Amino acid sequence: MAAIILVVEDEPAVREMISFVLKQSDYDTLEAEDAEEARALLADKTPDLVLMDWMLPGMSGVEFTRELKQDAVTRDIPVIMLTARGEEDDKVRGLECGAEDYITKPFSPRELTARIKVILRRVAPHATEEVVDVGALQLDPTSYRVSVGKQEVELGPTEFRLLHFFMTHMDKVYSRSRLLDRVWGANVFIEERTVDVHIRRLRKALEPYGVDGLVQTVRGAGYRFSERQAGR
Amino acid sequence: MAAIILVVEDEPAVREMISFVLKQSDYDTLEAEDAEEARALLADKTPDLVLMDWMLPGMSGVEFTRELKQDAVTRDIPVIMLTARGEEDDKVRGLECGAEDYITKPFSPRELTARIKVILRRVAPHATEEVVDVGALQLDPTSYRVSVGKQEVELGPTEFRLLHFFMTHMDKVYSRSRLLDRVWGANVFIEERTVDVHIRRLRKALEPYGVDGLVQTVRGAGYRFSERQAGR
DNA sequence: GGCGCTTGTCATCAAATTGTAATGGTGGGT
DNA sequence: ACCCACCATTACAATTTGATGACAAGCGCC
Repeated sequence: MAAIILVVEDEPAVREMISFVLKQSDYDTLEAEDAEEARALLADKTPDLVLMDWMLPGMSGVEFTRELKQDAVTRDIPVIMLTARGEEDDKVRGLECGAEDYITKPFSPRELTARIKVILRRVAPHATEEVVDVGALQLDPTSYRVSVGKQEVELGPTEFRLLHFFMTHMDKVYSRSRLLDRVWGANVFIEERTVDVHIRRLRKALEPYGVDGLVQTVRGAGYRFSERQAGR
Repeated sequence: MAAIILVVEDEPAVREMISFVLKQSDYDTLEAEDAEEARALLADKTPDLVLMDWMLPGMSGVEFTRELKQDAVTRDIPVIMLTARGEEDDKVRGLECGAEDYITKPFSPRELTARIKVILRRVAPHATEEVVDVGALQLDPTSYRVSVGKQEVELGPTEFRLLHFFMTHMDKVYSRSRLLDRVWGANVFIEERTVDVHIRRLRKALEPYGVDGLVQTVRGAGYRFSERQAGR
């Protein structure tokens, strides 16, 4: 459940270096050396973030970023541009073409991971590896554990993902179809009613610990995860 | 006590990047941004190897290397020069001044660690590593031994590395592919299911000593090494 | 070359998970 | 009170996923 990051960079040594740093920081990586290869990867994988070199053979990073931002499927994937030092103009143009952030080479691992973390937390909080607390409930993506106090809660993979999503998106109602998109993944063809079943399973697993009230039904709209007692 | 490597490089980002890679590869690092700072460090620390940037503010890397090679105390510390690409002349002069090897920037983590490993093996046959304890389990990397209390555990090389990795990365789930990366080495082409088999072998070896419960399966995610009982 | 050990791959079995359909409940508007 | 849309719950079969044992190729050592 680690975040997946696509690295688009033509110089193999640099690409490997970046990929190495990311892997050590618990991200999964995809690598591409140019826009074409990146497009091929994007055809069936959806990374949580793209690191895009400014200079690429063939289509430049800027052009490619613009392209990504025009496609509905890839529009929401944040892009960080990598560029040579001291080109302030680049910065402006980089952000203009829709990139979320901008890092000058050479950069330290700390800088890289820090910026990535900030952006992921903003855009895809459930893809980060941080422990999430909600009242007595605690979920640790890293060790794949859910607990209430000292008690460990048993959850299946889907219920785990569902709970993780809820805990990182509190107090907001999600329709079944939205949940399918966000938790199961985009373009899956699954019955909406199936969500009910997993909600049920999640509640059942939480019940013995008295925290099943957090999963709330909003009639006609969907489900919500909240500490506030469902009022009427 | 892993091997200590001194990184002399003026660009902070590059220095941190190198240092990061080395630390992840189980080396300890010292950092200096110029010859002067390096000299200060060398006054009371003795690294097992020096990574020296060619270009340094003040005294150049070449000069400084020559200096090191003239001092009886530092003469035997191997030096690897770091230099910009495509300066073939540099290579000659680099090696002339007494450097053991030479890497052109940018370089991949693989290239860096591979060269370091070669040189360290030549010069300092065994950089010692620390004994790891987990409960009654004890693993000694130097003597290649694993024991539970007084009892010695029989392990194959791969199971040994796997266990070593687990013991130094407790309470965290690793997917098969990540384990392949971290234990077998990056970019190996091995079936993911093979991990299962080695997990099995590791468990089998640990079983007679009652510590096989430490190796835990996390369905849909991977494996985890933990003292906390896995609910099941 | 023969032997023993390690290692990667497979085939197979057992078990957990998951999507769907069927059925029963609930709330709230009239 | 009644109806209807909507949700909860259960049961179940298909699918996935992990465990395990067997096997053959590779390797170092006599």
